Amino acid sequence: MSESQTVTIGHNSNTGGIAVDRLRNYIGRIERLEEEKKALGADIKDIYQEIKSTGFDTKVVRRLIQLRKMDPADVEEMEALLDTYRHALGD
Amino acid sequence: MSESQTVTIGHNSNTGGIAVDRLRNYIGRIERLEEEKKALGADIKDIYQEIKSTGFDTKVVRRLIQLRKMDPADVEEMEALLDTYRHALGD
Amino acid sequence: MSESQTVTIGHNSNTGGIAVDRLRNYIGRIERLEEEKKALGADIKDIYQEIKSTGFDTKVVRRLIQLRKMDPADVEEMEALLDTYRHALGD
Amino acid sequence: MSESQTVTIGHNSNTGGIAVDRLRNYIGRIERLEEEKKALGADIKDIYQEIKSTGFDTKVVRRLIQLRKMDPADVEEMEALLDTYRHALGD
DNA sequence: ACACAAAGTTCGCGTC
DNA sequence: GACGCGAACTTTGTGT
Repeated sequence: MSESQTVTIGHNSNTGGIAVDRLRNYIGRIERLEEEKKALGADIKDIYQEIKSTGFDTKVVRRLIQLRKMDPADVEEMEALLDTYRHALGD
Repeated sequence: MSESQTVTIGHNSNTGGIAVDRLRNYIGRIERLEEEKKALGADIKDIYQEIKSTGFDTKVVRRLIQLRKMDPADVEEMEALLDTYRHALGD
Repeated sequence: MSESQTVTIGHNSNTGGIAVDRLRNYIGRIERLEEEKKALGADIKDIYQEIKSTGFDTKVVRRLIQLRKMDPADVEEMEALLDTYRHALGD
Repeated sequence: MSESQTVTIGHNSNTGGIAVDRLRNYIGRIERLEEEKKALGADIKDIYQEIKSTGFDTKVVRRLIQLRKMDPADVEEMEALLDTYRHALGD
């Protein structure tokens, strides 16, 4: 109420010419989303711990997941190029 | 089937001595969580766009949110120290 | 010098249609630059350790340095805006 | 030594109980080192641009350089593991 | 294991 | 409209 009223006055509301309610709304939403995001990050981390304790190499698993996100053709090409360069350099 | 059988053999399953099902399970969970995380990131980005189009300075809003995450006492102390240093340096 | 010589020798100058010498040159330069960069990073870190042991708050010093990089007018504006938003929100 | 002396000497040596000169010294050194570091970063970026314009794939070159930093045995092991996992998963 | 620092990747912006 | 530039976010590595 009070918000939408004041908004119509200018394009902003009250305190110091700031659309406070709107800002507060934005911030609240962002903070909530960030919390959820953080929680997901923690979950992922937990799974990696579990992976590690199962004896898998987490670094390799991370790369594996990365590769799965990419177009297989691109992966193929990248790896071929890498081999080419390495052999060319003698590495 | 074949997987759970082989699992019981050692602590790993079949292909090349790898607990494939377990790995597959981990990866699936991670990929799903990462997707959700990504979606939240997109939501947050959208809100910042809205914030910007409302005339707020997103950079400042980001800092504001950062500060709100911190203990007010710590914020106070940090800012006081910063002022002290700045004045001492003549900045 | 030594590199351009190897081009004429020939066993590695053009493996699989790749300008190997050129690539080798690029890589060598990059690796060297990265080493120098890393060394500078270590130096900086050392100074921060010293700062810490002198009793300064390194986090605050970092922010101070950040602020010094910015245009003073922008800093001023940012801080003014931040205050405005904070007061508006009651923070 | 010299520092605690300067505290008593001068006009800016000890503002508000702060070892200003010392702080100023630290900051100056850090800022200078950071500039050099930044310059190196720019140099590296230039080389990558050159690499790109020569027709090499910069992403692959970056990875190549990364691999060269690692112990060859570790690289070997990582790649072997990656293959194992991929085949196990059918990827 | 946590926090800090570095690197890589992505996105928005100004330019041409 | 694309391209390069710069900043921001994310992720990876490291030292405590």
